[in-house]
Amino acid sequence: MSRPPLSENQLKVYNFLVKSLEGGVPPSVREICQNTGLKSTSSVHAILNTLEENGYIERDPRYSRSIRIAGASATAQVPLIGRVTAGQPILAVHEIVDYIPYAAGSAEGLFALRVVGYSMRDVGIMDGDIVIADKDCVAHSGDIIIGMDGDEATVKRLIIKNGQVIFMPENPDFDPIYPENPAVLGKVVGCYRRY
Amino acid sequence: MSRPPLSENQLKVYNFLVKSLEGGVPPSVREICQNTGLKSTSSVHAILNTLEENGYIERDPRYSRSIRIAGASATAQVPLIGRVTAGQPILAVHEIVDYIPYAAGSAEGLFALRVVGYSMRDVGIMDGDIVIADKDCVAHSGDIIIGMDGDEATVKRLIIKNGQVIFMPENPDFDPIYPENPAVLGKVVGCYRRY
DNA sequence: TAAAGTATAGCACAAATGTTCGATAAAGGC
DNA sequence: GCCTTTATCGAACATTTGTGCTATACTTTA
Repeated sequence: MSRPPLSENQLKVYNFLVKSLEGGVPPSVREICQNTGLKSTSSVHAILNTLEENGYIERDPRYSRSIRIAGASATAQVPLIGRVTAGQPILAVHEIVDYIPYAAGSAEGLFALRVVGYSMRDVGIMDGDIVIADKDCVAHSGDIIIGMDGDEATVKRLIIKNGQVIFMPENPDFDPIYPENPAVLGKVVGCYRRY
Repeated sequence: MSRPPLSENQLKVYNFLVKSLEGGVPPSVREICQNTGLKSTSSVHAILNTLEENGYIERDPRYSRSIRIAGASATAQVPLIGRVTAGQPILAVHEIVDYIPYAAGSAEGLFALRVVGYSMRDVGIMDGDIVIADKDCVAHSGDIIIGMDGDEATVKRLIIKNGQVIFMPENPDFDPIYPENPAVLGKVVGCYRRY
């Protein structure tokens, strides 16, 4: 993406937009005026047009305050589930510990779990990581999934071989699991770690 | 957090708000009308007041469209830098390729880079992962950092031993780097992966 | 220096938006 | 039944907001 560089005032406006949108509410033209030192709404208006033409922002002329940073992906808040109870629906509201931001159009069907242990070390899923999974996504052999092993949720690679379901770890120190009643809670679509 | 349950229309409005805010722009009262079947702006207005009193949403009376979902963690949009040029400031706007959602109050000083190669495999940072770094954070020996090796940005563990700076990989297949002019762009604070 | 182009300011206006007021309908208690 | 409470509607109003117009200051070019 090669976009023309920004002038001083264009950059001021752009930076204020980024800061404002973090708060959740896009600013109005006059708020931009106050926060950038520009004294005329038409100045801001001209700058916004330039920013839009050059692909820095996106607007919807039908609505007011409808400014978005171009390329900024829509962010869904994915619920982090504290404890997975066998037999209970995953997305029980009272088990939601926190929300994890995730770049997706909608959080529908998505949930997050904290990983315990190093059984998936070799694909870069470490102890303490948070995995994001889609419960509505059909899992195929080879996908990384969240499965139920007894009454414990576990992250493994799903292998289906001759009709036999295997939860395969990605770490030679761990043994494959041959679940008796295999249940797949969701397909892992993302992994998230904080230092 | 024990909040009173929602009536049918209150839930309709709340669900539409959640859906709208994922798109980035809070809706106006009249947009809520159209999408919930409510026929009067004052009906919506009353429902919004109730939702706010009961702690479901937050509003700023000074601005229009300033509705936010209460409790949704503040999400910063961290710029993903396409190419790091030696000597240039990191956060040059025209090098921003994308934005990564990250749970933080502000994206100030934060930037994201795509990882190339497996030199940090053993700490779970894989090829294609996106690391999030803080350029204003003071890095100590032992931290994972983004350093400049010649004119290439690289993710490594920072080791300072007897005054000698070492960029240490976390993979026995790679050799430590002893940079001549060590430069640390930022301390890695997060890692993000999509499948 | 003069001309041309660009950025900004100042103002005006129509549309969008939040809010208020009174009227009507529905629900519940006596 | 009647009264009270609540929810919704319809319309009106003041403010906010986006946009267009012209004028002025500044920069660039010849």
